[in-house]
Amino acid sequence: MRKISESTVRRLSLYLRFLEQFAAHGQTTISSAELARRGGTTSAQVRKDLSFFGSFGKRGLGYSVTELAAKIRDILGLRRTYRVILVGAGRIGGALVQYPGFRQRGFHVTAIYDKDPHKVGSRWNGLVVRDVRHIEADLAKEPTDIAIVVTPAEAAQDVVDRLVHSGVKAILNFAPVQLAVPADVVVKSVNMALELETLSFSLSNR
Amino acid sequence: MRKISESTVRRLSLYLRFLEQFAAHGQTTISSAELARRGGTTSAQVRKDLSFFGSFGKRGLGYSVTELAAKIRDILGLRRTYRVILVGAGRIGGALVQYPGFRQRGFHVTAIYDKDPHKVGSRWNGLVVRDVRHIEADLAKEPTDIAIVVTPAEAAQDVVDRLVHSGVKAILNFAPVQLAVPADVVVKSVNMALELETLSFSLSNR
DNA sequence: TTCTGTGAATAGGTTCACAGCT
DNA sequence: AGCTGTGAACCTATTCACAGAA
Repeated sequence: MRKISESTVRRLSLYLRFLEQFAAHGQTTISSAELARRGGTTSAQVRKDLSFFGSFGKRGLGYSVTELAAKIRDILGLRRTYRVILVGAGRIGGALVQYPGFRQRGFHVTAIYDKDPHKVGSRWNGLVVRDVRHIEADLAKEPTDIAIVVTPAEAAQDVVDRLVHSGVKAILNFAPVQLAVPADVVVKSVNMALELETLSFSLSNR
Repeated sequence: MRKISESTVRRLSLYLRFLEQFAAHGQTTISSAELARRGGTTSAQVRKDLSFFGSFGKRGLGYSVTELAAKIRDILGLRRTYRVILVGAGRIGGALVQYPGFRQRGFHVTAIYDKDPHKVGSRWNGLVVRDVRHIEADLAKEPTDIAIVVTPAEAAQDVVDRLVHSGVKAILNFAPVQLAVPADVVVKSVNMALELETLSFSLSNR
């Protein structure tokens, strides 16, 4: 497949949310202009984003809400569910396990790991926190698609090495470090402090 | 000032982190190549990013770690501290208040608000949760720089309207909605489910 | 010699504008 | 007539490559 830009993928995720809302309101068809308005972009952008994957609309009419939603789910790989494990049973980890947005979209947290013996064994949202030492053995039995890393910065690279070694191919990283992984593993890093810094930059440059 | 791209700002934040680490290790000078290696980019990119703001290095030598760090703090507006309020005393809110990365960088959470009477009055990390109704009056007395919105999707736009009306100029939004704000207010949205979807996209397109 | 700073070249992403279905 | 799909034009960001300072 032709290389798709990250921004296109992010916009597709947004469009999908809007389509779901339109569907919930019983709307059956939608124009690129309307999707654009909701997403803060242009109709040409919407059409271009979709055009990378095919042509899903009807000229003069627009798009079928449910068909386009199904198509985007397809594109984003959301036709299946994903097993997700969480490494790090801290505050952020706790918030993420409970986050309803994950399960709604088919991301199932199936295990939580921590290094701290005080946390190991406790129940978190129905899951027993396991010792990180079990990662390799557990994943050998039950492979996982995605790992969310919520450890302190110092521990993250080590954890990631073990995850990669156990066959994990996608990592969502909340630790404030740049992670090194092989080319076939994809990492997305989210850094809260960095987001605030883009705001402070905007505030001080006006 | 010439328009600076978001990606440049994000990279500057990263460079700053690395510089702080280098400083902590007692390293006094650093080359653009070394910064690039750490940040997963190229030395030309590092130099170009910096060049928008001035020339801070010495040819043949590199950059003074502490001087460059100071300069980037300056650029990002981190020479001062920021008052931050949090709206929504839920799981994610709780995680954020405790997040050490914020305070370390001068972002001080000074108040937490919630609509739920059961949460109002409870203590969160030393702060008493206040009723959202007090936002206007509180901000009139003590203006705030940044607001973090962690409400459910339905409540977010309403909260944001009140924040904007109370003079807040920067918003970090965790609610899964597109927010409408006047042109002089800057919004950064973070959406966890969307991040996972970029991963599922990568997983299903290889 | 080493490494920065920066114009020039290239690549990538967005917008324009219009032909072509419905 | 209305709205999509898409090459072409445009604009922005990244990379190249080299002159120039230490």
